[in-house]
Amino acid sequence: MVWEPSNQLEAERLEKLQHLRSAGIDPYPNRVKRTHTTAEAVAAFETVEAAGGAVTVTVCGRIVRRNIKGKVSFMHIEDGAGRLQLFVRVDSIGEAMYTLVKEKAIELGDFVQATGTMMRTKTGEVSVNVGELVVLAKALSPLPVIKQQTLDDGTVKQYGEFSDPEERYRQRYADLAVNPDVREIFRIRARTLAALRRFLDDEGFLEVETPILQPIYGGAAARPFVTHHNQLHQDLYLRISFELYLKRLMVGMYDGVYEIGRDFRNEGVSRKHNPEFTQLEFYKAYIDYYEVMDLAERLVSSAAERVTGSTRIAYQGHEIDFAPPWRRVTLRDITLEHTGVDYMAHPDAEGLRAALRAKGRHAADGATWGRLVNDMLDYAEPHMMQPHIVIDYPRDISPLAKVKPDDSQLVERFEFFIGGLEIGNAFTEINDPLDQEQRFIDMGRLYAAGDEDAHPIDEDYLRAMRYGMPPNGGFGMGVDRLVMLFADLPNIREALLFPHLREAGDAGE
RNA sequence: GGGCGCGUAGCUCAAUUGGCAGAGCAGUGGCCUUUUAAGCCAUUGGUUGAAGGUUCGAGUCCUUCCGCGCUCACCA
Repeated sequence: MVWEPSNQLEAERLEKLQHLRSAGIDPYPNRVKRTHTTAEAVAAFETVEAAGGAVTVTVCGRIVRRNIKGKVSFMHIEDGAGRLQLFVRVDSIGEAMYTLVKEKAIELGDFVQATGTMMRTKTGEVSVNVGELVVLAKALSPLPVIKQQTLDDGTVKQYGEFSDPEERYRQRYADLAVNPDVREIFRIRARTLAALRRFLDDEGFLEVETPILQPIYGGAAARPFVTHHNQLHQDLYLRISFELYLKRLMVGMYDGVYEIGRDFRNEGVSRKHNPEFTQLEFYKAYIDYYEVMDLAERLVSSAAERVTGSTRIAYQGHEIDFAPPWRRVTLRDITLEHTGVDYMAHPDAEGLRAALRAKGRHAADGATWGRLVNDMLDYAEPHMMQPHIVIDYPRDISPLAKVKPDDSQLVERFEFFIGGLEIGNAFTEINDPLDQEQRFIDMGRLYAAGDEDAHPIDEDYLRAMRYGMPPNGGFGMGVDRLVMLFADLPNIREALLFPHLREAGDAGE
C-alpha cells in the first residue's frame, strides 16, 4: 500500500474498498455499458410515457445524494448531462447488493452504473428502477457534501458549500466536481474562444501559431521568464507577446493573421494578472487603427452575443452594453476628467509630476513623462464600466505604434476598457524599418536612464521589415478578462482552470 | 516587496476578559419498502497552519515562518 489514509473518513472508505473486493466486486472495472446519459434517459422515458411504453436504460454517474432506508433506497447520480434518481429496492437488486448499498460500501462520490426500467416515483420524479447496480469507481477521499432544497417558488436553496478559494484553486477537480456553477464558467470560456475564432475566421483571418520559446522577447513591456535549452546551450524566453512574430507574417504576404495562445509575464500577481494568460492578437494589412477600432467593437460585441445571448450583460452589479459604437475619448480627455490634470499643459516629466502631486495624485519618482501619463489612466480605469476606446498615447511608451501625422509626440494607438478592466490594446503598426530601429534605440536609452536592463533589439524583426511590410493595424486582447466579463467574475483566477498559486507550504523551518 | 485581514474536525462555521475545543452536514451503529436538506435514537472524529515565547493556564497575547484574501507598489 502506497497511499495512507490521512483521516478517519478516508480510512473507512479504504476499508469499504477492501470489503467490495472481498465480496468479489471489482471497484475499478475496465468495461462500461452505458446506453443513455442521464438527460437522454429522462427524455426517452418522457416520449413514451403517455403511451405506456417502457424504456430500459443503463446510465452511469457519480453518486451525489443518497437516502438509504431499510429495504428501499434512493440515490441521485450525476453525469455531464445532469442528475437522475435511482430507485433501488432490495427485491430488485438482491439481498447481497442491497446490503452493500445499505452498509455504504457504495456511497457518495462513487461512480456507478445502473441498469433498469424508467419509472416515476410516487412523488412524480422520473427515476431508474434499478435491477442491476455496478461499481465503476470507488472514491477514497470524501468530496464536500452539498445539499440542495427546491423551494415552493422553484428556487434552489443550498446547504453546505465548498468555498475556500485556496482549496478550490488547489483542488480545482474537487471544486468542479461539487460546484456546477464553476463548471459553467469554463463552458462560457470555451464558447468565448469559439466565438472569437469564428468571427476572425469569417473575416478572412488566418489562424497561426508562433514560437512560445523565443531567443529574444518583445512586443510588450514586461519582464520575461527565462529558460534554457540544454543541448543547444541557449537561453530562451517564454514569450511576453506574439506581436513581432505575427508582423513578420505581414511581410510574408498574409493579409490577416491571428493567434490565440498563452503569454507569460514575470510580474506581480493580482486580481487582474496571472503569470500566464491567454491573449488574442490579430494583424490586418491595409488598415489603420480607426478600422481596428471598428473590428474590435464588432469582435467583442459579436462574442458577447454568441456567448451570453445578448450584447447587454450584468457585470458585478453593473449593466454593460457591448453594442457599437463605443465611447471614443482621447487619453488626454479621459485622464483630465479623472485627475484634473491636463498633461498637455505639462510637457515634461518634472512639471507633470509636480502638477499631479499638487492634485494629490500619485506620481512615481524617476518615471518618464510618458510613463506618468500612462499612470494617470489608473484613475480613469475603474470608472470605465461601459466600453471605452481611449485613443492617442504618448510616443515614448509606444515603440511599435506609428506617430500621428499632426503630432509627433503622440501615436496612433488605442486601448479599450470594459467593466473597469483594460481589455485590449491596438495601433497603427510601424512599417518604416528605419523609424522602427530608431524607436527601439530610443527605448533602450530610456531603459538605461531608468536603470533598467536595456530591452533587447530584435534585429531579425527589423530585417523582415526592411523587405517591405504593408501598412497594417494590430490588436491584442486579454481573453481571460473578457471571460471575466461574460461570466461575471470579480477575479481572473476564477476564469482560469488552474490559476497560479504559491507552492503549498507547510511550516517554516 | 509594503500595509491590513484571515488560517479551528472531511466541508461550512462557533468558542465571552486568557479558563474543560463545540455545532450543522458528512462519517459510524441502530430503526425504516416511494425518499428528495428524508426522519428518529445513539455515536466517532482535533498537532486550533508551523516553530518559538509570555503565563498557574494560550484557539485567544507576543515573535518568526508558511499559505490565502484585500490593497498598494512593480508591470516600454
